[in-house]
Amino acid sequence: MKSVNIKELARELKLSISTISKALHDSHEISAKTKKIVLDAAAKFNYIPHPYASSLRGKKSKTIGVVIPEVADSFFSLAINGIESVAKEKGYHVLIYLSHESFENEKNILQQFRGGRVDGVLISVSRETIKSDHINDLIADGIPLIFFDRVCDDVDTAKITTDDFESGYRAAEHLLKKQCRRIAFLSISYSLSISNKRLEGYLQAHQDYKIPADKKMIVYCPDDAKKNYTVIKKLLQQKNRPDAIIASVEKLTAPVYKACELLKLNIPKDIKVICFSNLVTASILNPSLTTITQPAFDMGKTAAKLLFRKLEKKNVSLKKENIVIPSTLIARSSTTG
Amino acid sequence: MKSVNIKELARELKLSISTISKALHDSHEISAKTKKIVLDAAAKFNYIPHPYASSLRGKKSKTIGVVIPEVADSFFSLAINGIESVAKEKGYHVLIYLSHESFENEKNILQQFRGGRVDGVLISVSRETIKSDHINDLIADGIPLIFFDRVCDDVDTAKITTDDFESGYRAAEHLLKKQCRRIAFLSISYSLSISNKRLEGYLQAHQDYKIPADKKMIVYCPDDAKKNYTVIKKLLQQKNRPDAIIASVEKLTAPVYKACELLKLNIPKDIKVICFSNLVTASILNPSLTTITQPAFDMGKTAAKLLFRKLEKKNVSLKKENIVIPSTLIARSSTTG
DNA sequence: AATAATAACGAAAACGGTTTCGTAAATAAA
DNA sequence: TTTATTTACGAAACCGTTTTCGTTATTATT
Repeated sequence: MKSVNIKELARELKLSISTISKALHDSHEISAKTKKIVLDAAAKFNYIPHPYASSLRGKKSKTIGVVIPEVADSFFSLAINGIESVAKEKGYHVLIYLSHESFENEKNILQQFRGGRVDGVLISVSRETIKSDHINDLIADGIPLIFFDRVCDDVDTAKITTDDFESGYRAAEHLLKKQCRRIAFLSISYSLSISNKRLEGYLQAHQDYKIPADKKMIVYCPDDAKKNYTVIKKLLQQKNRPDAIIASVEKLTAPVYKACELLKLNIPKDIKVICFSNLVTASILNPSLTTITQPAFDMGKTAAKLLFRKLEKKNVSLKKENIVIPSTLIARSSTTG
Repeated sequence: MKSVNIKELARELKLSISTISKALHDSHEISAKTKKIVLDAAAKFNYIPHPYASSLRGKKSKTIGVVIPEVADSFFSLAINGIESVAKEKGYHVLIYLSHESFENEKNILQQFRGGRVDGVLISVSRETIKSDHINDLIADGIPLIFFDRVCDDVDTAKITTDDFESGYRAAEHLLKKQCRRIAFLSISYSLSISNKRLEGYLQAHQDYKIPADKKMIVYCPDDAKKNYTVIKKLLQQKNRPDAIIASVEKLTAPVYKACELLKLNIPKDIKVICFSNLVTASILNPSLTTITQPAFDMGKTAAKLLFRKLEKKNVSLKKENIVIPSTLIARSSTTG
């Protein structure tokens, strides 16, 4: 049956609109008898309050915005799962936006948020994001915003990250201990927090193990599968080719494996491989893949929980919140032997 | 700078609210000079119309709802990409909801939509969905709804699917031609449209090739990774174990490979495997995986395009729309030899 | 019995826009 | 010149709620 609005419900019951509204909100101003009448009728006539009318009046949208670079990626889809689990519990709705790794897109999306469409924002910034004015503007408008995974260090708000430096360190250490001496590091950005921290860990490990790090081993991979394939092929064809690869994001796994296959490089005999990845198929790859696995679901969940704590209590401050959830290195065949 | 609302903008310019609104909508009632003044001031003071105020008045939310069983799945995340690409172009916003394969969840989500939160809905139903009253109720409320991939046959609205019957047929045929005689079919539901059509294709192929299909080869897999692993293990341990497996969804790939590994069954020598899957890692699995690859992005995009056509023109009917986009079988090592 | 307090409801304002309608001034038609 | 039309704007209604405030009828207090 067609659902009804409050005015029609009021007319039906010969009560005022305000009485209906109050009864439905269990106001003490309304008698128990009237409340029952209203509740029953609301169910019978399938009354569903118009969410935007309530939002307009109440200045709350019960909606959060989630901005991520892409969705076809295990990390982000698991993070969405974590976010959704909390949102559902709290009765919030989730608007999802993809920046497609473009700063311009990201800026436009955040600009939209300034109109009141969302009560709060969870964001993992694009690889192009260097400036953070668009983010600060939003925060200045009073919209709580929390970073997860990919953060802007210069923005003073809560950040949920994983231990990127340590992960980069552990990845390099793992390979150095296996006598790798020319470890390539595949980065996706010169500016991105996660890329840089993972790289710093990689460099620190080299320093601690007194192995010089060759700058030629640090290569940038664009946001294009084919180009990445070419870049990686070129890397592996040079005379002093690497004896190991650390891929800093999941997307690079396939091109690395493909390039090795093409060049008849055996993993792990000729070259060892570690990827930052949440792929469920990591363990059934050929060979099975050593990964740094991030706590994707937990990061999403934690970020969402913190956001809702802020939304529920005005006096919560996000300024100094900085939660780090560790990743784990799972050693498999791609670095064994 | 803090963004401003229309009232403040009007006060600032000493113009009426209606003049501002009309100027911003390029109404012919407003002179060019005034329009310029308003446009400039709107930019200067960073005026962003409150989306819910406009929605309330205009009876349009510029938002669509997308309901899927899960997001951590290549098919659905690619479909979201397709949907988002169109939504972005049309200036629409996308609310995403996960049913987690639960009918109860799905019902609650759709019930919420009846209040006016979204202008239209794209849905891929849960594996539990048998009844479709919740969907018909929503449509009866005037909310356009389009199915993609997983449909309810008895609901009279547009459906974007892939050629499930033919895909099931081709998968079975591919294996039958390789002399497989006991082909297991892993299903995730007795009621789901995609499962049944794929199964029917599988059965038809057996009939056409005059190979009897053993009912014991058709096994149900629940929505739980560990249980699936157990089910598959048991399947492979029975005395007349299958010599091939068709997994009807991506999620079953890992448990199949793991079970084979545990039981020392060589793929493809001892057992051949085909999965319905959009995994980018299919080609680098051990061994590389023969897949039925669905046009996930296109399906999402097509569904979204059709929905927007309906939203833009009232006289479009969704009743008889039935678009089928074919899948492709990509033969790889898991069925070779 | 007169007054104060309380209970239970309705009228109306408010949220921030869009749109209909009315109106004064400027221009066109007679 | 008088009337009709057009131009350019403002007032107010409206979208569907929530909430403040006022009002009556009832109950409690003195």
